[in-house]
Parts: sequence; C-alpha cells; structure tokens
Amino acid sequence: MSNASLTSLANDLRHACQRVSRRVRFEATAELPPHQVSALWNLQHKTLTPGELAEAERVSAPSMTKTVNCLVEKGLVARADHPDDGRCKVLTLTPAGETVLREVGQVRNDWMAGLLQGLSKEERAVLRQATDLLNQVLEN
Amino acid sequence: MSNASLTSLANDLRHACQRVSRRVRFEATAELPPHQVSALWNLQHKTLTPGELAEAERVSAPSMTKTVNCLVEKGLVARADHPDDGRCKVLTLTPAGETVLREVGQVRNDWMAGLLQGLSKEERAVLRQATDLLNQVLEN
DNA sequence: TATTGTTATACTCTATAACTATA
DNA sequence: TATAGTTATAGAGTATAACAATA
Repeated sequence: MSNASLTSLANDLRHACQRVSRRVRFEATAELPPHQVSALWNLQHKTLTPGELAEAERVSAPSMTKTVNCLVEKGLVARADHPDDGRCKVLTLTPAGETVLREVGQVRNDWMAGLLQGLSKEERAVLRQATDLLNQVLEN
Repeated sequence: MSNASLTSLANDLRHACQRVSRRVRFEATAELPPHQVSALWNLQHKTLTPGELAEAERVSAPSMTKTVNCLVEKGLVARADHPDDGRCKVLTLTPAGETVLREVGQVRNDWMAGLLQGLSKEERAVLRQATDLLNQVLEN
C-alpha cells in the first residue's frame, strides 16, 4: 500500500471513528455526564486509587476528587481505606454503579446496533474484522 | 447474522471507535480546545449563521456566541452581517482559520497513520472497506 | 408577534497552589 | 523529605432567562 493511501485511510478512518463517537454521545444521551461515565468505566472489573483513576482519565487529582465525591454521593462508587498504604484510598464500583454502567452501555449499543441494522452479512463480517484490527493496534 | 452477534459487533465497534476518538484527543493534542476545533470544522467549505452553528454543535446559542467571540478575537473566523436578514450574522473561516484546521488535522492524522503502520496490505484493505461502510451508515 | 443574536447570571468541570496525613 | 489525597481558589464552557434589533 502506498504512503498516500495509508494517509488517506488514516484520515478517513479517524473521521469515521470520531463521527461515530460524537453521534453516540449526542444521540444516546446518558443520565450521567460523560466524565462520570468514563470514570465508572475505568473501575469495571478492577479497583483503582484516585490517583490511578486521575491518570487514566488524564485529569488532575483535584478534579478526580470532585468527580469521585459526586459518584460516591450517588452511591455508584465506594471509597475505602487502602489496606497497606494509609495515604491511599481504594475505589470500587458498587452494584448500583454496575447497573448504571450497564444501562448506559445498553442505550449506546442499541443506537449503534440500529446504525448497523441494514447491512448485509458480508458487510458486517468486514466490520467485525475491522473492529478486531482496531483493538489490536490500540493495544500498543 | 444472528441478533446476538449483531449486538456484540455493535458493542465492540462502538468501543473501538470511542477508544480511537479518545486517544486521538489525548495523544494528538491540539493548540485549540476541542469545541473550538469542532466549530471551525463546521465552517469548512461553507458559511453558517451562529444559530446554525449552535445547532450543529448541539450547544445553546449563548454558548456559541462565546465560542465564536473567541474564534473571532483569534482571527480564525470572520463575522459579518447577513445580506438579506438583518437579524442574522454570517460566519466564515479566515485563511488563518483554515491553516489552523489543516494543522490540527495533520497532527491527528499522523497519529492515526502511526497506529496503522504495522498492518499488512490485506488488513488495511479491510479497514478501508469498513471505513466506507461506516460513512455510509452514518449518512442516515 | 416571532425570530436572531447577545448580555446577565449561575452552575459544572477543570486546573494550580496550599494543606494534611502517611511513608 | 516525598507521596496521596483533599481543600481553596480561579478560569473556562455551558445553560436558562432577559433583552435588543429585525422580520
């Protein structure tokens, strides 16, 4: 593949991903602000300290304190003392948090499924392959 | 294709697009805040009124007034009176605005091209097909 | 009277700096 | 002395309500 067509693939694919992302955000509106959903997302299947969560979200520590406060008040996240290091806290998703996250995902995925509704079996197979490729390169 | 695998494709593809989108935003940092870039983007190849731009960005009219003020001060957007309707303004990209937009796109696309660097010819062809499919369904 | 855009005001999310507690 | 987290304060971005100008 030529350099020119790599460039144009990169441009077009980036735009397509951003369009999907943008429309998911706008059309599959959640009951929670995006940054709170995003924070919850990071706590799926694992516990993190506030510092780790701030780093994952590329946000300052004080910002994350506020976000976490809000999520704790809503009962979506539990904040406990760290067993070994008294300076740290440990954040985990509560059952309510898991439920909210599941519901938000559901709305977004329903929207996405609607988008793909009219495609043929072959076209969906192409998208499946592409999805796997994207996830593969995103690991790096 | 079964309903179950459509659902799982929708979920995985949505996540992949959002991951790309997020990493583009985080790693290909622009000199302009995202909402300003997004506003400029809408003015490519066309002129819009502030109201139209607000609607396109799903943002309130006063918010868009502030954003536009900022872009006008930076010399990236020109705001002129509407020729026919005295209530409206007309927004256009200035040459400086076009330059900024081109530069932002360049950085993001370079990042994206880097992501795709290691893929084979066949894998890239799959992504090209998938990109076209995505753009096709996004038209609706 | 309805519409377009702006101004006034308030709320949320963000950041940097200062502070507290622990290592 | 360094690190994790919080509190204090300020700066963007957003929204709703009120206003001015035009249709």
